[in-house]
Amino acid sequence: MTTIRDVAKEAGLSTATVSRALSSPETLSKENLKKVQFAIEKLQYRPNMLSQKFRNKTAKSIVILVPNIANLFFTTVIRGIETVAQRRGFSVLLGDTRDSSSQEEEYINLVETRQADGIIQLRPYNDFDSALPRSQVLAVNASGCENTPYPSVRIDNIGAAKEVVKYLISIGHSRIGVITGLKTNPHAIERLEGYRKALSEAAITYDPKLVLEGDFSYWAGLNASAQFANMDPPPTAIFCMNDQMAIGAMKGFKERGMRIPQDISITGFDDLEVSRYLDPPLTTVAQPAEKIGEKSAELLFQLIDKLDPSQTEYVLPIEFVLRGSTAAPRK
Amino acid sequence: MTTIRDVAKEAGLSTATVSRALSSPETLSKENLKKVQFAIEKLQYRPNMLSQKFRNKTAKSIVILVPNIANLFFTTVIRGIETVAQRRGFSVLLGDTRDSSSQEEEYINLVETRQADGIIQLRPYNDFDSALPRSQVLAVNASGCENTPYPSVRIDNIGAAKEVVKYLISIGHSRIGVITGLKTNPHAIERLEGYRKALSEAAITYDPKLVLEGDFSYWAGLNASAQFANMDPPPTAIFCMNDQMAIGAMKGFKERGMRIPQDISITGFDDLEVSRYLDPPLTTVAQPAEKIGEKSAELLFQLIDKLDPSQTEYVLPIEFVLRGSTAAPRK
DNA sequence: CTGTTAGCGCATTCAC
DNA sequence: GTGAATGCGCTAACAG
Repeated sequence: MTTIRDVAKEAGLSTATVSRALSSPETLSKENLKKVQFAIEKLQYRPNMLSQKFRNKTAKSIVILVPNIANLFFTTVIRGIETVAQRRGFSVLLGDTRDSSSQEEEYINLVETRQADGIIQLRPYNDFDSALPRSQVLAVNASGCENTPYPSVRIDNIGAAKEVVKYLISIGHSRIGVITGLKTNPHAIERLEGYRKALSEAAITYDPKLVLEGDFSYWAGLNASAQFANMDPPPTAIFCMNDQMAIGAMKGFKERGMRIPQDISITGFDDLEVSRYLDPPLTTVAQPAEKIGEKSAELLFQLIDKLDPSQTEYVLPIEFVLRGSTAAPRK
Repeated sequence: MTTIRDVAKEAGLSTATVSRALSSPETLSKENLKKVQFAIEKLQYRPNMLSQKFRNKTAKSIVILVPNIANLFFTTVIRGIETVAQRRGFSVLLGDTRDSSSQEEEYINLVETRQADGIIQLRPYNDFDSALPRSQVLAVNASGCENTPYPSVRIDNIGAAKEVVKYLISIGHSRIGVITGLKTNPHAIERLEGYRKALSEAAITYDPKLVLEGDFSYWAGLNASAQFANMDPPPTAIFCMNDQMAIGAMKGFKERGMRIPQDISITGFDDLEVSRYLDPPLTTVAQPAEKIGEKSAELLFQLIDKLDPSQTEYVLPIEFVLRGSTAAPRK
């Protein structure tokens, strides 16, 4: 392995000079800089970054904690993070936790043992959480909820849900079903709050029978659709708390011979790439996934740079995407 | 920062003993091991892995080179890789190249500067390729094609395509359209070869007019479907070289009032998660994505361990998934 | 079984 | 502008 010492010898200079040639070439005489460059070229020298990181006490890398890498929303956030990290010369370590807290622990460990300089967590914080925040671990939460006790970037889940439901009300719906996430899921809780607020502002009574618990999976949507279809009368619109469940629900209603949107309107949440390809295309809420990633990375780098961020909570705007899965109810 | 020296002092032992307590505790006397553990606990000591890596000359991490992280096939492969890496105590560095060769170069650089011990490349090798193989860079190719000049894990693209087309022929189709990838794409080339072989074995003449060039995108499928629909007579079945294009084609045919599979059969390739949810569900080829990931990671670790692998090319079995998008042609 | 010693490759003092 | 010397935190001889 060729080291900085070999280069120094080849160039007839000291290792200090070679080191400087790499980190601050402007402090060298033109003459010696040339010599160093020549020697590096000749010996095909590549600095040992492991040594550099050790010496500089920085891993130049960050960890992304993601519950499930096989999820297009998350990968889009990751893209945003990576763009910013790369610009900063940082590597991105992937931490697919598969919703396991022990796995999460393992990855947080990377920061505690200095293999990474900070962490971005892609799941909502909840009150029983012991993973983060943690002293000595620089962390940012991305796409979480309100009241996250460490720096965060997210959308306004309550407002977004409210907007969707208000739209359904505005085109004439009043019996509006909901398929939620797990009752304890912070996103589900916030989106349900938005639903209730929209109803309340329109003076529509909240009917708990119209609220079915799901788990953000396709099957939950399918299953809930069967229950809704059997109600008498069935709701005229369904607000699904993510696109995945909306897809399942659409499938379920269609199997029962109900037409979308003529017989029942469906809305989702996330705007997955496939959602525009469904039959009919899905009305949904688009989260600025890539922007969330970029912003959270920028925030993390402020922490890493010890630049005490002026703002530690960013709420990014969503976009209501009107497509063919919603229409006025039949009279 | 608390170091191994602090622990040694606290325990009244040498740093070497502390080091051994961490790496090979069985060589210590019970007594001293206890002392060390106590001191570690008391001081909340965490070893500096940056130092350890430097000293041991190993980054304990591998890079995944992926053309597009927002692609479910790739993320599934990545899951497989991560499972194995984690078992080995390695971290996974994400290299989303966005199909840019200069980006790819950057990530390969991580190995050359010893920030990573090896690399897994998730795209087919082609003959003009300068990225890999490269001396001193341990690399494995995953989900590529035949004749990759370095260790690889893949499926039999020719055989898989042939199987699909043979099936279509077996249920009575003979005018079978194809939507390919870009002409220069190695996967597209191999799958087309499979298509031709199937025709040839059934003594059906190859008609180049039935082969439309796509680029693996939804739009390519949509566009090709328009051209097929205008042919006189149109083909009775379409072999799409990936699911994404099949989804686009289905949409296009349906918009023109053609029913699937009554008027036209459609097949895909990949078996994306959504493919089973389409209307009708898509007949396709399932690649063992997670297995491809696991196998390629295992192969890379053999290289890293200098265990000269007995086998450097693995061809994994695919699964033909028969769903509702195919049927016999109308008489 | 344990301690002493040396050094991994690099960046940073501090003289000159 | 440059070089000599030092040490980051850890592990691996080697000797005892």
